[in-house]
Amino acid sequence: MTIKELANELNISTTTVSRVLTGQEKKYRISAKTAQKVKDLAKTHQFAPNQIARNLRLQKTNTIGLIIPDISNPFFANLARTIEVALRKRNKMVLLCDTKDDTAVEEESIGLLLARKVDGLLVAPVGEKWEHLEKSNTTPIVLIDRYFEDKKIPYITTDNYAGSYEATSYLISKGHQRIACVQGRINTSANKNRVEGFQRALRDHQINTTHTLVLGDDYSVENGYRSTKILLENPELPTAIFALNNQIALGVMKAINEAGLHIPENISLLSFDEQPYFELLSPPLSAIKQPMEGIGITAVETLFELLEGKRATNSRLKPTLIPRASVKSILKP
Amino acid sequence: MTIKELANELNISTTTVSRVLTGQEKKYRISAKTAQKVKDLAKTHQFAPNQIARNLRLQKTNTIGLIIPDISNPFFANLARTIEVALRKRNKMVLLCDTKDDTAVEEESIGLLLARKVDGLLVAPVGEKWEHLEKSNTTPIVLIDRYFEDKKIPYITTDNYAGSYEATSYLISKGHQRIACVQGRINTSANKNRVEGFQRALRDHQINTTHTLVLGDDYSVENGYRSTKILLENPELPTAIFALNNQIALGVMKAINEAGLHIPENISLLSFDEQPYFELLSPPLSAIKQPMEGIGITAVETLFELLEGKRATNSRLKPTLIPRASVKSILKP
DNA sequence: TGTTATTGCGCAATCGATTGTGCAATAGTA
DNA sequence: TACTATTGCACAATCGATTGCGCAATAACA
Repeated sequence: MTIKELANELNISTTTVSRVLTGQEKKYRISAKTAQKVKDLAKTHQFAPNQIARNLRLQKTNTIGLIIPDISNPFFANLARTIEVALRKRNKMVLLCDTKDDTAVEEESIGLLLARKVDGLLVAPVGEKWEHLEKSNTTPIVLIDRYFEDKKIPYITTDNYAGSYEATSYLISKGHQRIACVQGRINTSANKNRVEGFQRALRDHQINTTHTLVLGDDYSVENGYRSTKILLENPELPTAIFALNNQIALGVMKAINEAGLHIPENISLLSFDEQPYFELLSPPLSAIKQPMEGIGITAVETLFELLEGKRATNSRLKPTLIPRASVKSILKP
Repeated sequence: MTIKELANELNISTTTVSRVLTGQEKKYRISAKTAQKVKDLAKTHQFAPNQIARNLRLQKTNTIGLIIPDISNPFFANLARTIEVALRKRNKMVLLCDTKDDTAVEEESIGLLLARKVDGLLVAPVGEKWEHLEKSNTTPIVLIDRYFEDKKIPYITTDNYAGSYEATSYLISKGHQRIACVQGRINTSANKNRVEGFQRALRDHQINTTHTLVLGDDYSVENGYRSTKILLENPELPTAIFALNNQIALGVMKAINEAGLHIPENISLLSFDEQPYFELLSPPLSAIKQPMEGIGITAVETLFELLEGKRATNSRLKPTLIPRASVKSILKP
């Protein structure tokens, strides 16, 4: 069904049909009678105008590309949901791409989305390259979770540095000095900032960093597991481990359990990136909670400012610490 | 940049440019020399043809609509990932809709996606209405996770009945007779089948079902929590609880913990829908593991069969039981 | 009645790519 | 040389909706 067929059935022109259906009857002085006829017929046929034709003519698709490294990571799944809901309110739909944390896939995805003429892009980049992100001269883009230093691509992220600093200070306040940090993807801004916050807190508290390893290279359970195995081979165990995301934390727990050690008796554990089940783990897992709703909503708002031709402002939203039993005080009384 | 501009720059027609760029040079006898010129210029301009125009002309969008009740539920997030990857391999992109388990949103989403002329639909329906799903006369549709009895809309799902039967039989084999079942959304096929499996297993083992409550009404943490609170008010506690999805299970655990009770000493717990962190919970949570990759991949394959004009076959994939410490044997020695 | 204003709607171009058909120019053959 | 076959490419219509402009028909007014 097309407006042409509707028009034929009513013996009027497609022009008139189009104008009625787009609510421009007043502007173009379509008589109330004609307008009603059109609306009625459209309703009985359950007619919806072909958006492809519309998009072509209007040079606008009402579609946003959402690029995410791993939608099965609950952090991104939550983010995706917030974003989808926020965009739906504004009459935009979401074209979803999962890059599997692979820069090549990300690059390809950008190309595909631009060819489809999305109105804007929301990207949680893998983090290693940015050139392809600047291909979108005319298409506004907002980065989420990760960003690029010295590049002027706007971004919305957790204040990873602050969160990490707070987490580390908390561990130190509980008497921990030999703290190991299992990091995520190394060249990622989020990871860099978390590591910086970690190291800065150590220095600010005059901790000798000889024993404070940073190891790992990936936001995965496997990395948490593998890295912890390495840590546990060392005769001198760390008293606490700081896992830089929720998946790493799971791997760390698994490795500790398998080694027959206990959290927090043998090793304390704290994770960046709170999840609902953390309080039910054995033991309940202390975490830094990211303001996920805030990130999603702010990202959408920022994108819309760009779409309206305004300037975008970057945001770093503050996370909060949720202390739980997985961190034990080892202060001597 | 358009093929027209490319054509002008080379002083040839858009026809020729189009034919070269779509790889039809041979078919239409474009000389190797001309073809090369076109390819070179396209490369230097990083030209990619406008897909909107292409879609309109070809009456095909290479886009699949994916409708999901809750992308923040890890079950669906995982499914979405599998599906995205499988579709990408076949040169399709994904338009994502999160219905928030709301039939009205689902209905709206179907309309939006059809107006955008998606080539096909993959839908995990809320489950209460199906009429809107049949609007897609010409657009093939495959249901995932949930389906409609007596309707001929093809579906791919876990064999929920079998999984539930196995889970319940396992509990019974451990001596449990007073088993409570906290269910999800009542009118959902998945839920119905799980409850049927549960009740059938009880009957087959001649369990007096007077004490085997089925309560709850929603796939949410809150429902698990609330329903368990109700259960715990009763002086005669169940010896085991069967939670019908991962979110419900979390709520159940939380309520049990808050009541000062212990799993499995006071109550055993088993969950439908395994998650990676289940083995790290306190205690490790027994679960029925759904074949998620299988569901996603089969759904995509089935959709493609429909796209190729073939008949679709429904699938019910077998889940597996993963026994863990959360279920205790209460058999008298 | 003659003139101007207003009402109601349609013509045809446009968005960018694809494609059936056809027409020169060149090559091949007798 | 005359005629046919082949090569190489372009014309123009098409997909479905939108919109600037214009033209009748009717209304309003003098």
